[in-house]
Amino acid sequence: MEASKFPVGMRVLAVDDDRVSLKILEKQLKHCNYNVTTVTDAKRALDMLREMKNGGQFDLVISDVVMPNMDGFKLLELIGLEMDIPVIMLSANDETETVMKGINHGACDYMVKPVRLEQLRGIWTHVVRNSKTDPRNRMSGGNDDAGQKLQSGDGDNHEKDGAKQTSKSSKKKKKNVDGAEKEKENTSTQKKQRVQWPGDLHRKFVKAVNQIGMDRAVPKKILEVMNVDSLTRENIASHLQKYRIYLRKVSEGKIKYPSPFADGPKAWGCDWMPVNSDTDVAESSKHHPELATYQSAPSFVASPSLSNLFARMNSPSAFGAHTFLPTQSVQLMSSQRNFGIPRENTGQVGHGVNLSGASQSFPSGPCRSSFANISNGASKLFSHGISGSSFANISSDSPPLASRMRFPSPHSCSSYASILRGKILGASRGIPFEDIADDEMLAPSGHLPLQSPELVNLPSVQIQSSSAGLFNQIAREGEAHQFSGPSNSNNSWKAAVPSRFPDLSHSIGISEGPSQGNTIKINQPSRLAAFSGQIPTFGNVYQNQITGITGKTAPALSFNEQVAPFNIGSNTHYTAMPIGNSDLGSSSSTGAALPNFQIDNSVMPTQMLNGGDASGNLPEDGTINQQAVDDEVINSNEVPVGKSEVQNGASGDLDEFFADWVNEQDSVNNGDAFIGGDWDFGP
DNA sequence: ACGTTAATAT
DNA sequence: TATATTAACG
Repeated sequence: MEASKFPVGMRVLAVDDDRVSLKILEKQLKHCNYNVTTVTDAKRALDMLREMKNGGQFDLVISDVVMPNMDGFKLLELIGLEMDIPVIMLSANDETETVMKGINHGACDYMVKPVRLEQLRGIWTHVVRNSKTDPRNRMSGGNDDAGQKLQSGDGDNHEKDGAKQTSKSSKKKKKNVDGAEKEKENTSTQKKQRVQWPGDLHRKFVKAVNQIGMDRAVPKKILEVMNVDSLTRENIASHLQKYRIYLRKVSEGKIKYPSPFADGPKAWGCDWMPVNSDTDVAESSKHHPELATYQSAPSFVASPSLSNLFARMNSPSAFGAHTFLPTQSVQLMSSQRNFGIPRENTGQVGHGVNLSGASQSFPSGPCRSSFANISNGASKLFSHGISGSSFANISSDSPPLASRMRFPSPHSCSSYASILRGKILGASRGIPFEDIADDEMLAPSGHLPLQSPELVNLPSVQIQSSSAGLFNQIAREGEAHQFSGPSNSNNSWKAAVPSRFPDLSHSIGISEGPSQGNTIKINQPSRLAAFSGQIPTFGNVYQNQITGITGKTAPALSFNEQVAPFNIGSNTHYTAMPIGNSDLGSSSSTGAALPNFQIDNSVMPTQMLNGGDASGNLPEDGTINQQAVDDEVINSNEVPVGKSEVQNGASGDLDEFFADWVNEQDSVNNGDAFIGGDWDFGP
């Protein structure tokens, strides 16, 4: 294609499974003096586009919507994702909804069959319009465009557009009189790949910056030190810019502390530690031999994996994106209201690692290397609750590094577990984590089931509404007190608990609160909950433990929570980018397979027990022998599920699940709780 | 050419 | 909104 004759010879890829339509389209396009290539299969089309990506072989794609294998929308989506080629959708369907779908998916035009020649004459404007060098791209919003394009084929406008284009962009033109064509191709068919900065890459970056010294760290130098050839100086510069802003925010106190929840999966690599001193470990492991692992496996103590767990659970892709899905039950009984909530005078915190009898500390804050090269002032933010420094490479007048930190009160660290729980529950209702404010985690009625009742053929969840407020309070308070203390007993959180949370002093399982709900324990009253014992299992120990969490009978009360399936998958596959601290994490890498802690909803429907068919539908009449269900579970997994008591050794809250899970990993992986590499929630 | 910052895009 | 890319400037 010669630039001077544009749009003559513009290369168009026409996609339609109907050969006749395609032939007609081809003729029409050729009549417009375009250079036409035809394909009948969208996948083939995509392949061609990918092949040609670098050469910039096509200027525009016209695709039919209805096609076997891959429909036009999917093709459109993939093209939009990978390259920067304008796509025109073509369909016999002229319903506004379909048209809008096309436009919303990024089609630059939508043509209804049969297409008239005049319509095709103007399509070249999309190529011009699409050019990034075109200044108009920045001047006009996309909305009016869409409306305008719905009725395409208006020659006058296009003439004007073309004229404008040539008169503008003076600087570029001057530089590129001859190279104009090449540049145009590049911009129209080749999207610059966006560089991701997953945790390990970022840490590599930080490491490099530290090595060089923050004040002398400039992009080029960092690039050298990092020695990652896929990165450009510009990428580094960009990241450096972001990093500086981040550090500045921290030093100004605008970011209180790095939290996987606050920062999401892309957090700056923050790790969490379960113990604070060797003495504590030694002492506590007398009572809890399982904790010896923590002594001998410092890689766990500062393992990235646990924080990954938290961080990744925050990923919308892990949870939030899945709405209309079959549900399984999550039943909270009254004891579970003690999620991570310290109870007065027991010295026990509801975390999985229970160091009873010893002075305790729990994972609740950033450990070393969470920050690098941070300014002195920032450390003051952390003067509470951390004995050492959380900062690597901190400047001279800062306290020395400590690999462990101390939390003054054994009661100071409930927040993550409780928040995590709340978010899991919320997210499994289809609400992405980030959309769940901590104080509305278990909102009683605001956004109840997203699923339609028809789709919900599994037990529902029942949470005593009166406890929702308590959850909320705790979440809020827990977060606020994350780093509180040490302080005197009068104003410590511990001291504040009784008045704040009067319920907390109650014992597990005892009726409490305003209603008698807790004392009435029946299986779900709803017809939707006819199969209360029915918990899908997958022959997987983790899954069994999850059922321990989820399979309890709840007090019958006034509202239901329906929760999407929560499947802890096996280690067959994982998609992951390490987020953990590479220094600590990789040192223990053995190359062994990692557990894949994965939310895999797709497995659910086919794996249902007894009475579910392959698509997950339960029988219409809906009575299932509970004993049979139990037996089946017992037979296949040797684990009873679906009963109202504690199951499978996991006593039923998430913390204990985590702890058990860790222990399981210990034995599986030869004493190394978390091996290097990574794991992830999917899909 | 490089570093930086601001604007812009995703 | 967050984060990446690109333009622009010293």
